[in-house]
Amino acid sequence: MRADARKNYEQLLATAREVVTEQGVDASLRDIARRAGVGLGTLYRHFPTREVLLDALLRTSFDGLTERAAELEASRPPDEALVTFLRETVGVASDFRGVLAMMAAAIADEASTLHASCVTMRAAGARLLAGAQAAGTARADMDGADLFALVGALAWLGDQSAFAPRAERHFGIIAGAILTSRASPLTFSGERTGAG
Amino acid sequence: MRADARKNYEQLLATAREVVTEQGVDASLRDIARRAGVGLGTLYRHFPTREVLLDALLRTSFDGLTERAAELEASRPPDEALVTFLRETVGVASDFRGVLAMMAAAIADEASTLHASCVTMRAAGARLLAGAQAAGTARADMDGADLFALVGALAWLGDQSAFAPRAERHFGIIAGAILTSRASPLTFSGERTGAG
DNA sequence: ACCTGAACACCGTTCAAGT
DNA sequence: ACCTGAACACCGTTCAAGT
Repeated sequence: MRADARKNYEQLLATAREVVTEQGVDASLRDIARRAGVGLGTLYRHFPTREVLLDALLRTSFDGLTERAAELEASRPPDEALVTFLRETVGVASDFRGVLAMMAAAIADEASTLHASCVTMRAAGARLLAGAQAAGTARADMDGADLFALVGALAWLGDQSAFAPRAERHFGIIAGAILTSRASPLTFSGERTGAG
Repeated sequence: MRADARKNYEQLLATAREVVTEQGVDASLRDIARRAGVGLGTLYRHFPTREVLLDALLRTSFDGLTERAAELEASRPPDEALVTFLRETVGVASDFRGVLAMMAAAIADEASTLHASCVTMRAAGARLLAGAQAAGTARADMDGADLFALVGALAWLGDQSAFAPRAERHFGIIAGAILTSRASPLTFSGERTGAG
């Protein structure tokens, strides 16, 4: 890539991160190009679709989550690893309002640029879920796709300002529905009630 | 209202119901006016904001839900009444893609035209929830606002075509999180396992 | 009283013209 | 190779002009 092209690419990515953080995944591409100080055509040259741009923004975060899943699997009890991964995934999603709706569309569309990231995320979750299921601490009648959907639901709740103040409660309710234990997943740091 | 005005109003409402059912709450107002065969200004005269139009579309459904809540309360065990109400509320919401995001915004905004409908729906749910809580079959640490949020989450899941095929599963998972019984809320018709 | 559609300021997307 | 911005077909919203 030519030096000027690379500079534009990076400037666009940095600006897009700002704007999408502020306005969500439906942010105006014109606005991003404007604030990056490049022509609109330049944005389209580097990022031919909105998915490509989003994918560039998300890739680092999602690679990080996959590593994190491996760490958690090695270092924590299966149920705690699962819930912690779930919480951190929702946290990453909350950086870009509306991103899970885009990912939900991409996971059923192999042609989408975001497809790979979706599959990776789902696989990491599925692995931790299977671990907890093997240990008998997660419901047996769920799979990675269900987990993915529940991440979407939690991200949606966090996106609505009326619900965001209760995000932690709602996380507890839904995480609790995944685990077979009646222990609150909010109290994972220290005292733990026995699984039933 | 003048006869021609009334005719336009009703034509707009009927067309809006069609278009919003097809395209969701962000449907083009221009398209609605066009398909209704009236000028765009006429749409704005009768429905000065998108909320006013949505409210007109939803009012009947929500009035019906409130009556339904009273019926269920009188005729079913509290937990079953709650879950059935939940299911039917999600069903109504699923007629208009994205409507719960709009209602989530409206419930925190007393100036919104949709505010009253939101409060009504939340109150009906809260009443059924309180009944189930009094009977010991719903978690005590939830309120109407949580229920409202969970309806939103379920509606969002139903709006995503990738998740919609599992809507019934996800309903079961979340409804199960509300109830204190471990019985599946999917098997309410007939055999019921005892509440724990 | 009510209706209409042009006008304005935005979008996403494409592409001819420039360097 | 790469960049630019005009051009096109859309929006939501307002409002002067008509009946």
